[in-house]
Amino acid sequence: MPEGPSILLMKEELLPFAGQKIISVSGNARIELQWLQGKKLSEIKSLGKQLFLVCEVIVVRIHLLLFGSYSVNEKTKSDKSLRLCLQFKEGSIYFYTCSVKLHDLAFLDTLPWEADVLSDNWLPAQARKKLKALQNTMVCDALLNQDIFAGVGNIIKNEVLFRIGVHPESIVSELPDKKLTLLIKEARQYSFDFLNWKRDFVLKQHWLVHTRKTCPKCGTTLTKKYTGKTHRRSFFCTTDQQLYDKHN
DNA sequence: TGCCATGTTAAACT
DNA sequence: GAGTTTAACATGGC
Repeated sequence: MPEGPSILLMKEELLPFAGQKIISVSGNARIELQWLQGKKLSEIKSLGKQLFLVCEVIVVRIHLLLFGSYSVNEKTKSDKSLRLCLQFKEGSIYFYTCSVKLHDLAFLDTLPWEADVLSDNWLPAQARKKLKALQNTMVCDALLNQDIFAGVGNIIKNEVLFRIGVHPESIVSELPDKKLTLLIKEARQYSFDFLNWKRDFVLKQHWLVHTRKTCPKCGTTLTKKYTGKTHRRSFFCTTDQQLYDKHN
C-alpha cells in the first residue's frame, strides 16, 4: 500500500467525503478522538506517503507505514487493528494499523510541499539543490529521502535506478549532471507510471528489477543487496547499471 | 511455518 | 552532542 502513488489513490477514494461533517469518531489511535467529533472534514491533502485530513482547525495525519490499510463504508478488519473510523451521514472511512497524529493547521505550513514528486508543487530545481548539498551519500539513500523525493519508496527506487542505468551504491556527488537530471526526472515519471499501473491493478507485472531474478536487458543474474544507510533491498544489474564513485 | 517486506521513529550505542 | 546502529511496531503473502 504505502508508496506515494498508493496514497494519492487513497486520497482520490476519500475525496467524496470532503466537505462532510464527522458524525462520530472511534478507533484505538492514541489521540484525543473527541476533538474531531462534529467537525467538518474540510479538505484532504497528501504529501508523499502522508495523508492529511483537515478538519477545520485540526489536522489528522495518517501514515500507513509498512502494513497500514484503509477501507470505505465497510469495516474489513478487526477492532484491534482499527486505529481510526470517521462516520459521516453518507458513509464511513476506516484506517487500520497506521500512525495517526493530530496537529494544528500551522503544521501544514512547515512541510516541504515542493518535494512531493507527484504534485503540481514539485520543484525539480529544489531537489537538485538538496542533492548537490549531500556529502558522501549513496543514490539509493538519496532517493528514499522524503525531504527530497517525498513519496518515493523502495520499489520506485529500484525501478528508477534501473531505468537510468545507475548503480544504487553510486555516490550522488559523483553523478554526471546529465545523470542527476535524469534521476530527478525519472523519480517523478516512474511515480506516475506506478500510479497508473496501480490504478489498473497491473503494477507488479511492470517491475523490471524489483524482486526479479534476471536482467530484462542483458539476461544476466540481477544482484540483490541491502544497500546504503537505509539498508533496504536493492535489485540491480551490474552490467547495465554503472557505479559512480570516487574511483571512477 | 517461519521469514520477510512498498516504512518510520525512538532508544541505545559510539 | 553528533552521527550511527538497533529495536520496535504490526500484517499478510509466500
